[in-house]
Amino acid sequence: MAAPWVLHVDLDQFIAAVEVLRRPGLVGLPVVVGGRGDPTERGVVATASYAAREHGIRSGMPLRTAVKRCPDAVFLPADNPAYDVASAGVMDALRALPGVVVEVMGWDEAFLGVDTDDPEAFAAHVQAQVYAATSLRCTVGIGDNLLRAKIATGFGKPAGVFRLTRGNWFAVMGDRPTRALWGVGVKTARKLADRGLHTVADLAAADPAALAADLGPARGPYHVQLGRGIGRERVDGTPWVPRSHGRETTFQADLEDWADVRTEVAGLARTVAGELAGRPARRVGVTVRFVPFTTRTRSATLPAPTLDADVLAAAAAGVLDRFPTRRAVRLVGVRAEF
DNA sequence: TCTGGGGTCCTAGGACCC
DNA sequence: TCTGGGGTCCTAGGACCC
Repeated sequence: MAAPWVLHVDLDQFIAAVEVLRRPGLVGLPVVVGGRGDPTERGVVATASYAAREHGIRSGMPLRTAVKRCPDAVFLPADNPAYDVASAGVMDALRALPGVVVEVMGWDEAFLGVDTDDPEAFAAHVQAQVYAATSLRCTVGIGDNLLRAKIATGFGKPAGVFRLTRGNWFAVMGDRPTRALWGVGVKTARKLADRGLHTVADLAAADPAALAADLGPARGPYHVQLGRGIGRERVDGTPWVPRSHGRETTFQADLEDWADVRTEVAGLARTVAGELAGRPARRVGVTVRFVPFTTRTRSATLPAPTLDADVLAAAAAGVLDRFPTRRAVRLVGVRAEF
């Protein structure tokens, strides 16, 4: 009788791989995708090819830093519609697999729920089918829950397969820093370290009630579970219902004049209104990033849910008026909540 | 290293009501 | 006059992820 497994499928250097597919001359070269493709502009790296990573280029790094590390890299603008198409091809290939439940996690990753006696063989089949359909390589993590499958993927990169279960959790993860866990970022890792909790094994042995005082009533105990490798076991294939939709813009030159900030917010609100896709906005939020990098948000519940661009723009303008400062601005954003 | 853009969920305090 | 406890909504911010 086949056992239930969770597989985490993660495309290798997805965005760079999509770009290389349509420009075969770039195979093996350092390729950096991000922003408008101009490394003298404000922008960050979305994905770097493995050749670019050898020069120390990483996702999230400013393009201006990336070009210093590798002046010869090929810089390309992000082409989101192309990645949407490529991603849809991958997800279709996954859904075509027999007997699987697919939970999409983003452009380049998904969880699969499958009953099988040989998860490694199934993983190899997944890789072959994805490659046949899209010419893209992926890594597959195998786990007895989503958390372990997700973390397993990191050990299988690139193009490999790795299995992580309750059986080998502490052997593989116990001595690693808490930061290695999916859901522990720099801030939380620092807080945990302040409590003397440095490794995954430390966290697993911590007192949930004590951590609740530090991290919050839900987060504290949840993080102890993370340390133990415990997480959701059932892959959920129900279609995702978006909670919000927004747009934001970083300006190449800071906006000094508040009238320009107003104009930009109104324009973004209209753009967002045009992308509501029939889901009325119940709340609207405005983000302002002041120079040098201080970010503030304000939001308001609308008198009535709306799809109307004029109404949303007026509401966003009203929210913007509540910002107390009028310093130079480097980014504004507008978000609608449903 | 002068730090994008798209999201999600949690937390905490205050308002307000019963 | 002084005072309770619970529930829910709103809002700002924090943290994290891809």
